[in-house]
Amino acid sequence: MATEREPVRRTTQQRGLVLATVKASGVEHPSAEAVFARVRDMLPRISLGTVYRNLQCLAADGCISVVHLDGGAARYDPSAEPHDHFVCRTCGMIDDLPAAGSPAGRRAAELAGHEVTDHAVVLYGRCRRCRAPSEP
Amino acid sequence: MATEREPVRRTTQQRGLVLATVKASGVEHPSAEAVFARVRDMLPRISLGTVYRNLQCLAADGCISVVHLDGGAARYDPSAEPHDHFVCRTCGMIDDLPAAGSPAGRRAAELAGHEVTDHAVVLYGRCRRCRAPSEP
DNA sequence: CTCGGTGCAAAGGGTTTGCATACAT
DNA sequence: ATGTATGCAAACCCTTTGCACCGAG
Repeated sequence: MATEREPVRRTTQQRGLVLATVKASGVEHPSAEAVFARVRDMLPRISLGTVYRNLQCLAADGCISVVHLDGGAARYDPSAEPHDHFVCRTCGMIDDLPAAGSPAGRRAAELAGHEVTDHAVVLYGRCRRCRAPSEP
Repeated sequence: MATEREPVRRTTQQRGLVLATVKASGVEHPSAEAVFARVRDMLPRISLGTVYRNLQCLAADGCISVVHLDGGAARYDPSAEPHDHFVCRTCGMIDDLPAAGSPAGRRAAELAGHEVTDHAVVLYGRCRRCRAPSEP
């Protein structure tokens, strides 16, 4: 069978701004809506659908990464490197963790005969700031 | 302030069947829809909303656990013990892993001053069965 | 008798998609 | 000229919620 050629990417103003916005977001991990709001300040006619489409293809191209936390909205991360996250149960803050990898879990899966290609690790708890105010 | 009393749980046929269905599901990790379909065979008038409500309170009561994978539907797990999961990128099969815990990630978070109360680890790859057919 | 649970249906949040048009190549 | 990307709006999936009735305690 002929190899399916995937569509050639065009560099549009919209895609550039979406990428730049995520890249500039630091540790904030904005949702699609947040990216939309920010991009719209510079390009008032952009649509939410376009933001979603661009976030999706930027992630597929390995320019950014997507973080899914529980059931909520997806969050976008400027770093494409696999790494872990810490989520504060109190304020929702998402911190990046240096790739911890969970070698133990990976090994267990490999012993079961599975091939582990990647992983997502999310730790939950209370962040430093939320810990300070009260309670021991 | 007066301590808020939470509602007394009543044992209904619906809740019993939802619990029994999840408990009987083994390693399958059914979605709410799947539980609904199965329970409806025994109780044709049950509604999907009731299934969701019961899954939610059973999880809150620590009788079962919920697994969120990427953006899709939540999956329900008969085991309330914290443990990890392996998800096959090919067939979607979800395997339970003996709690691997990811001590490295946890330590990194704690070094940053966060208090880790729990975590979710999902490994992705191809399961043993999907690995067999072709490709090296 | 109480008040938590149910069925139903409608609404909700997040994301995707069909279509005609715009524009990068 | 070609066909990808866009804007718009409708559709989609999963889940929650309002309401009147039912039934466990």
